[in-house]
Amino acid sequence: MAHTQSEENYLKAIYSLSVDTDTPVSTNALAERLQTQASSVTDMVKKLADKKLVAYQKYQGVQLTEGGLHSALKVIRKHRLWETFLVEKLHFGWDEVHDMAEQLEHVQAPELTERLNSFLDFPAHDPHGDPIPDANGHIEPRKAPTLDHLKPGETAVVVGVLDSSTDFLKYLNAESIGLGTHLEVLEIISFDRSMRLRLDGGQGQTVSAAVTKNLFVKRV
Amino acid sequence: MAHTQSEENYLKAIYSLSVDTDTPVSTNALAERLQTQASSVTDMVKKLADKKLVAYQKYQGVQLTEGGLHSALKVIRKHRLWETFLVEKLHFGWDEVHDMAEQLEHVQAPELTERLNSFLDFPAHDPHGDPIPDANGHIEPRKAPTLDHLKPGETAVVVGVLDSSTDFLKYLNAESIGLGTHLEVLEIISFDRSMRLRLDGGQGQTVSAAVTKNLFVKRV
DNA sequence: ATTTTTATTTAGATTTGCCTAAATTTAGTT
DNA sequence: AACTAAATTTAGGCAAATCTAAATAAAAAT
Repeated sequence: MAHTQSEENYLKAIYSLSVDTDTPVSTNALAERLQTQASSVTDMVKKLADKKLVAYQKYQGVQLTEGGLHSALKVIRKHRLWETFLVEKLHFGWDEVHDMAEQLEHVQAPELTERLNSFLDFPAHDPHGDPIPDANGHIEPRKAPTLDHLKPGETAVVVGVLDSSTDFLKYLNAESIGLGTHLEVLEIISFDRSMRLRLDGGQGQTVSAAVTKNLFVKRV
Repeated sequence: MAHTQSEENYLKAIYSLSVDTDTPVSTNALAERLQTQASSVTDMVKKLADKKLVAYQKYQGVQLTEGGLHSALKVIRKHRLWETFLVEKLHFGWDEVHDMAEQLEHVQAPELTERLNSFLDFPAHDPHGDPIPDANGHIEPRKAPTLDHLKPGETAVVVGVLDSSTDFLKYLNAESIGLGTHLEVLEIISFDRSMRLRLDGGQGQTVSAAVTKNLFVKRV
């Protein structure tokens, strides 16, 4: 029933690479994500297939089974709860918590997870706006659009980030953009799809399309 | 500089088996403590010796070097801080936290340890009364006597347990004995060194010598 | 001072997770 | 349709941490 840390990392990676598209994940995509060799991926994927955690056909990529999905969501739940703990209780920045949560998520103690959840007051989202699966592995689908879908004149609040790499988060910190930041779309530059924004009622500033495509917003 | 979880477990075990006596730890004692085979211990001990974490002479047992001691105390610090977190913040019982802390102690993130320490208000002792080493690996030597050193008529407060096995802690729970419990020695039965005690001003009750030898107390 | 028992080490295997290099399959291109 | 390029798998190996069984050293007992 319990999986190794490595198995858990593969399950998580397969989940995040397929959650949007629902198509099989390629060996190379997994290797790239996990910073390992394709041959290592093949080995592990076979092992996961033996355990019925993934459906795997040679050369055809890999998909989570129901059991594998459930296991992946349990790890993701722990990861996001720990991130919430680190930010809310220990006052780390949202750009500092990923690697620590990556370790903490592998702790095997279901009661700990539930107590942590209660200690944190049953958070629905982690510090990056990602939904936290419940104890049964149910996860709220994300319905918020990304900023690039807004039109000039629309106003919205930042509710999440698609890319939660340290680099992007640090950039957002520097631009004073975070969850809850209020913004108004002033103009879209058609040449490169960059956007001029007014943030929290302040001065206008421009962000690239790479930014607008990675910010989830809620229209207000 | 960083060690594997297995290495850390060996260092901790060597520490706890030698802290009182300051004599070399035998291969069999380590095997017994770590629930493994003596041959596995020999292998690992050689590896630790190569890394200069222990002094090892074939057939002569093993002792921590200065570096090994420092590493061991860093792990013990984390273990005891996490136990404190689990009891103080998540309201686990002192008999429930060992296995969870055993996992959490291996998380590598010095800043996390320090933030946790601050979040917990810089505790000096863990939930079993064990002193928590500081960030430099300095640990306050335990000076409290065990209960079996008291004479009839003396009164004291429980400040720690020598044996912190789940079984012993559960027994103490059942007898309503915990850190801070006030007691008076009514009588020592010379036959088996068991003791009749008055606890927190209540009725008298008897505890065996196995108990009195495993409770640290402070005379009041 | 031998002998026996116990403790410890060595030798050889196993499992997990990874690697490199070579082979094979699929996909893309002429 | 054949061929090249890219992706994937296989084959063989390695390091960590463990094991069992056999050999050796130390300690205890006669």
